[in-house]
Amino acid sequence: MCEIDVSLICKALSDSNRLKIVEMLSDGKKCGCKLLEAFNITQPTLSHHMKILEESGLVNGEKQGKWTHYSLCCETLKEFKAFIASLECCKGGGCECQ
Amino acid sequence: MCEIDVSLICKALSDSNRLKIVEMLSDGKKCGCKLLEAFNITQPTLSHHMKILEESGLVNGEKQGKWTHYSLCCETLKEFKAFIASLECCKGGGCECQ
DNA sequence: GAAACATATTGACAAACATCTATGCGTTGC
DNA sequence: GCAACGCATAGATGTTTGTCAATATGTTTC
Repeated sequence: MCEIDVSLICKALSDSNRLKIVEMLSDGKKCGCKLLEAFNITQPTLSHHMKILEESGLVNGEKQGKWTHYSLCCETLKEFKAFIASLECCKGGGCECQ
Repeated sequence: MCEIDVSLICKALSDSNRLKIVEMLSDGKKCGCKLLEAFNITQPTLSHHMKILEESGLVNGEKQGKWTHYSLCCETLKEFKAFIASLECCKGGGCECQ
């Protein structure tokens, strides 16, 4: 089981650079240097962002020699998706959306 | 159309008080004073949080006499849900989830 | 082992943030 | 009209955050 912290995940996604990183990882596993190319930030800054993403549980980093390959964590993502999907707007009526 | 800013919405949800507010609103429209009862914060602090939630587009506030009734914005929520749901972890393989 | 490379850590700093107290403003009810 | 109520605004303050330069650590290759 995974015990996600939704507000911590949202905090991780609240920075536009980190959100873009997650979108890139959604397209497939990537190493740090590949990610770095896509941004106008220094390597330590990227490293800082990756740490925050990992601490939220949303991203996994696995070391392979020189490289670290980052990917989205299935378990966390699944539970996070479920939480967001569970939010409703129409409960209790007074809502124009069908 | 609604043009959501995902990172802004995530920032709004990155505070645990605001996340709880959204969960409460998911259960139905509520006025500010009702929300205030559920927290250990002052009224100006709640007002500050509601402003951030409204500015993210996730929450609508409608004034009715003395009260302001808050509810989740269907349009924004719908698009936000769609974005989160679109994230994938298994693309490109190397993933143990199913 | 030395050089090159990928990543992490440290320390610093300005900007943003969560919170409070004090106060203002519109609405309701006597 | 006046008091009570619901909410917003202003200003202050301590904390957190995003970023950088400098440096360290570990790996690969010659």
